[in-house]
Amino acid sequence: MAHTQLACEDCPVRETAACAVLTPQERQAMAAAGRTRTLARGEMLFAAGDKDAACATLISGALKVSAIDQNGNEQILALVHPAGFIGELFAPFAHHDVVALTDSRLCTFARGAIEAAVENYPALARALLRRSQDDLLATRALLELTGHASAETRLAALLDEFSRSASQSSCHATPHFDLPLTRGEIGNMLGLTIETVSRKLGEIEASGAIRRTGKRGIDVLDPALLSALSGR
Amino acid sequence: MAHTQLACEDCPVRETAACAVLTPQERQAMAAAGRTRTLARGEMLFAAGDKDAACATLISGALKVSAIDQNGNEQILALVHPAGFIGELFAPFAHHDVVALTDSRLCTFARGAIEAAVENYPALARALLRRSQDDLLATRALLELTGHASAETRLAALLDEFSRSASQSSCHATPHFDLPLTRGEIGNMLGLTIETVSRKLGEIEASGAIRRTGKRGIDVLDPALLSALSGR
DNA sequence: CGCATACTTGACGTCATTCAAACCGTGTGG
DNA sequence: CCACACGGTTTGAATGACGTCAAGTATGCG
Repeated sequence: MAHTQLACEDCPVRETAACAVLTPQERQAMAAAGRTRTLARGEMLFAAGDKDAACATLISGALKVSAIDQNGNEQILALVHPAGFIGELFAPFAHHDVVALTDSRLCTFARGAIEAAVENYPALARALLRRSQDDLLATRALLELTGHASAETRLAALLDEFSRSASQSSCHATPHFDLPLTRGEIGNMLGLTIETVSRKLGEIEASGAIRRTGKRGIDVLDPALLSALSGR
Repeated sequence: MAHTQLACEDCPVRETAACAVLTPQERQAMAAAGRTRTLARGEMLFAAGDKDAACATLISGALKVSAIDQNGNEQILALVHPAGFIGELFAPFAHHDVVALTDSRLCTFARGAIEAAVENYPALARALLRRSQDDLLATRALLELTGHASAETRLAALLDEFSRSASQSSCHATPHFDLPLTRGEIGNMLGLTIETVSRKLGEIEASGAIRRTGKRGIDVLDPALLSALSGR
């Protein structure tokens, strides 16, 4: 874990994160209140139940938001991508765990600092509202998926989503990406077991839609077929 | 469908809805821009795909937010209770259907009016942010439930939730309430079929936790047992 | 009264889970 | 360099929970 001063000028998400709506002087004030922090894969930002957990904007890497049920099973509720905002603003304590899926860099703020900023900078409140609504849509999309769809459909939809978000800049013929999740994490996210994930992944590969390279690598050979499998 | 002028003075949710944070003059301006509307059970407020769908605060009754998948199956994503806010602020078109579960009254605003108010009244933006975060937590709670739990657990959790929200004021020994949802709607919400809902409801009744009276009536005979079945 | 809608109940089939064992890549120590 | 252990993964066979199909039963409404 490392802490350093903020350097917004060369922040890769300065155009897309919530703080993009701030004026230069407002942003400077925020920068003075925040700190960058790095998390190694598996490291936790905060745990369910933590009081006044910090808030953060993700700069690079990926995080998961997860809950642990009474049997000790993890359920992944959301993934956080760069420029995403993490933190429960009005709750006195965190409802969920937030853990790094890959080595990550983020820009953290004390709860008080964020709350003051939301009061003082209306544009920030609006930006966070927008982001919160987007999170809500993403969570509902996941709910829709896990509600009725078959194991194969769920998995295909997740792969489809990953391939889109991975290849947003470059549009190769065969987009290649690495799964940021283990089989177990995929299962926890989609409501399936490790074994089912492994099996269905094999079946999707056999269908010709993808090819697996190594443990985490995925080549999308037939995007249209993958979309069809995902029910769209 | 009926439209009338707003009368905030005797609005039952004036203390709890988002507009409670407005100053009297701000509220008056909002009241001038809004209209009350009644929806009969089954009537739709707006449909997925509608452009610039109106926003609204629910005054009384109950709504469902639902999506229809490519096979025509409905999936209920959220319930809206009085004082709840409905509307997707930043999306150009609605992502989901919103339908009245019971006869309902609400207070509607054109998209432009809400967007202007969010710009002009920072307190409103913060109030909606808070509400959006609450919606997010509720949706994640449902996701958690449908992810791993058995049919019986899901159903017990839903009944438990209904019994809590129904008896918040009066604390009877045997709280009685009416299900606002049909069997099919319960199934669509929990990712189960009508038949499974019916069967498991019978089993929960046989366990002694509840008694069914008529089609929709529920008596909670043993709240502790019901909580235990719901996994908490 | 007759029809429609919602609910219940039973028999059967299917898909995902469970349990179990083998497999693979990687790092560690002899 | 090899042996070995370990975490993540794959594969197989058996079980079981929920879905599907099909009848049959209330309840309400014109």
